[in-house]
Amino acid sequence: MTDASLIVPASSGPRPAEGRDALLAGLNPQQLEAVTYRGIALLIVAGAGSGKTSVLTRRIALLLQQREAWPSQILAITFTNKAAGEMRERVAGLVGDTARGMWISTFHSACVRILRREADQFGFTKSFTIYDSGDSRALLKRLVKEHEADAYGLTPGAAQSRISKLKNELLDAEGYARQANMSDPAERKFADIFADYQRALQKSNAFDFDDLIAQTVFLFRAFPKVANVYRRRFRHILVDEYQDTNHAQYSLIRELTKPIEGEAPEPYASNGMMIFEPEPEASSDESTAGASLTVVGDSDQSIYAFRGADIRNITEFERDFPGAKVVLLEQNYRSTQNILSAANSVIGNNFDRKAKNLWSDKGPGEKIVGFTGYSQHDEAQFVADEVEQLRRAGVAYSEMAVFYRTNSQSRALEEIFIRSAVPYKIMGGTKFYERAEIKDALAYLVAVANPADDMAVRRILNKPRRGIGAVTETSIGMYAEQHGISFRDALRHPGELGVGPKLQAAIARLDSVLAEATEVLLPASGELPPPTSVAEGLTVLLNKSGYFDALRASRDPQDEARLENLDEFVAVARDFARNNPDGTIVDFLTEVALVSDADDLDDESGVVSLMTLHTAKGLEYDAVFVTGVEEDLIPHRISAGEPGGPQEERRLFYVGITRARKRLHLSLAMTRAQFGEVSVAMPSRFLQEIPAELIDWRQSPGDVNSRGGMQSRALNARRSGGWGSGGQGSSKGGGDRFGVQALPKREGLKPLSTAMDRFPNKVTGKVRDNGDLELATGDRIRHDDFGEGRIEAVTGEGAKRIAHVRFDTAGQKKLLIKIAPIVKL
DNA sequence: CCGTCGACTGTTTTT
DNA sequence: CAGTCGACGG
Repeated sequence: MTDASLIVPASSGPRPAEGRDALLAGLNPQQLEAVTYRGIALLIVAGAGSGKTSVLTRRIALLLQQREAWPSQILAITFTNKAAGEMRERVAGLVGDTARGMWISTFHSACVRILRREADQFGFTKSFTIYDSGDSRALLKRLVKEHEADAYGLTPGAAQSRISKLKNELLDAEGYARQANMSDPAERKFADIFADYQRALQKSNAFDFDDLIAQTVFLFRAFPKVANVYRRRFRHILVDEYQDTNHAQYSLIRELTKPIEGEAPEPYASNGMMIFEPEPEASSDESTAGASLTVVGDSDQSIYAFRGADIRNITEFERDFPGAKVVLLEQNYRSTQNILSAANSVIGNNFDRKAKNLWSDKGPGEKIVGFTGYSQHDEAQFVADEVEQLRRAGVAYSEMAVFYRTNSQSRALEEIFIRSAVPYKIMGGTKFYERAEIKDALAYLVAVANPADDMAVRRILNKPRRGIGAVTETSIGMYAEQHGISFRDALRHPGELGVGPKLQAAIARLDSVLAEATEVLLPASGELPPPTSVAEGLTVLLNKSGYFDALRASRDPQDEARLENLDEFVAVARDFARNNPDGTIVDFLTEVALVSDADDLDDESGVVSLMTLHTAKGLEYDAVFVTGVEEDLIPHRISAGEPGGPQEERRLFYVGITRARKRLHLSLAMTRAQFGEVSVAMPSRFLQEIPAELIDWRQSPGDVNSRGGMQSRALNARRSGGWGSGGQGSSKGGGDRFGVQALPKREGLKPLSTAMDRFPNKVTGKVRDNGDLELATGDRIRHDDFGEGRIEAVTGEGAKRIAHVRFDTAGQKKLLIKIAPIVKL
């Protein structure tokens, strides 16, 4: 938050020499070199689990501790805010308070800081809004409609992704128009929309996600003086996860590491804000050289090409930065050899990679466990059972994680976990800040903080319902345009809009609520409001606008949840005040705009983590379950056609495998229901890339289909119901791998795999309710799927009472009494 | 202007 | 299958 220009390395700290030894203790030779090498550019190729975070933090700590750099001269870029927080903590742990004043943040946060400082230089104000992808889509939707571009097959989504790609390549609207084929009407439409989109952003004093990076680069290029201020300030730049940087991010780093030409330092540049401070031993030749750059990455873990990450940034690093030093970290300190061997042989199938061989001295460890379920529910039950077994063997829930390729796969897992009373937490999924009510609340705040933001004002115009519809919205917009004022300001003149008296009153009321909140959040007196004002202002807005009342009056059961979410949001604002004593509403909005899923996974001890493979990057667990290891899922169907797609999918799988410390489970299902239809799934090609002797199949794909038995009734019905006789499911010559003939009773099948197709497909909806069925130790029950069993214990309270049951054939299970399909015998 | 109904349409990963 | 979108009638 602050420049910390007054913070001086603690003089009472350890003596440099002994501190140095402590910092370097326990490093292997390569790590040692990565920490101590000094030069203009350093690439640390860090295989999975090779201790790169440790290397990076020690490198920073050493710079500080040896007085080679002041905290404020260090810029460290991480992939997520969480990683940034962790790194800051670890550096602080090594060198104490000295760590304050460093910039450790994501690309996006760092750019926001720069842009806010420099906003006035190029037509924005410090309180600009950050549009998330939902906001951009909404804006584009309006523009596409205005341009009637859907006739050219241009959807808002398509336009959005094209614009995003262009921005990641640093092409702006004019640049695009210049090189586009303007004789193609569709192209021209798109170019117009792009230009309008950009104009609308500017008018609203807003940046979208991609702008944050691209505009910073443009700023540096257009104003070398501004760039020089930051070049002079940041003498040591470190970038984590370099393999996932895109072209814009790469260019930003290039800009920042350029040498400073001519021109004396201007300590008070940039609107009088002190941007850098005198160097400890200011030597003038040093101050003109480019900053030293350290990047850490692993091209085998590049999984964001779809979002513009350019793997060449890392593969061509040595060419980009001549004289760069490369250090390879190949010893893995995380996983057992079996897990590593599997990972190595999988990733070895990617052809254009630099060979690298991770090794471990932890010994072979457990074999990888494989399981093939009949359905996704069957698979989920396997995961839940296995989790319980590990728990009983002493593995903490928080040390277990379940990964999947797509978010939608979490449903089946979630459902089974609830039934089995396995505590879990889903990282990601529908994000808190994407919920409509939260976005509404945010729009209210934005309308106050950045009144130029038309989108925000339009959003809240009729929320809650106050009778202001499309027609009135247009009138207001027209009035604003005619008078050259913002949409927000147009609300101040309800009488002149040519709308009825009822509407005038409604508009006036909204205007006065906004005005009142403005007085709380940004007092006209100009005095700095207390940080608690954010929560206060929010409460004012939600109460006086009638938003809360409308939700309370509603009889839609979902609205109760919305109220709770808003309460939580107010609590977030209060927390913010506590954690950021100098925080303003703009700071609050920034923080909210830039938090991601991966950020709030504060290792809530005691629960199993569920997440996508992408979210899993950078994390590690004792036990890992990679689920849905099927063709069309991983590798995902959509990636098949894209160049480099399958290879990226392989890397994704590799990332999943290498998260595991001690135990790895790979599972799949033979049938999977998607969009209400059951389809046949094939084992992923990646499974065959793992040496067979490393996997202990509890139930292999072969077991499942060669027995011919047990296929889902739904599937069967579908087949006989004229699905076409086409060659589905027989690609490997096995003809009827799913047995067309007579179907089998379920005797002889393992209890686990019985009748999973009878599980409801919905998490919500038809939840069984046993009311307050009383069960006591010793009671016998019958479960729809597991058969008969004996209650061994009952724990928990009320709706969360859990029965611990030993089934006669299915073994030990925990069941949530309220919803388990059980009857007392 | 609001609410409902029916049709439609996506369905990969995210700062 | 779900969630969104557009059309329509009150």
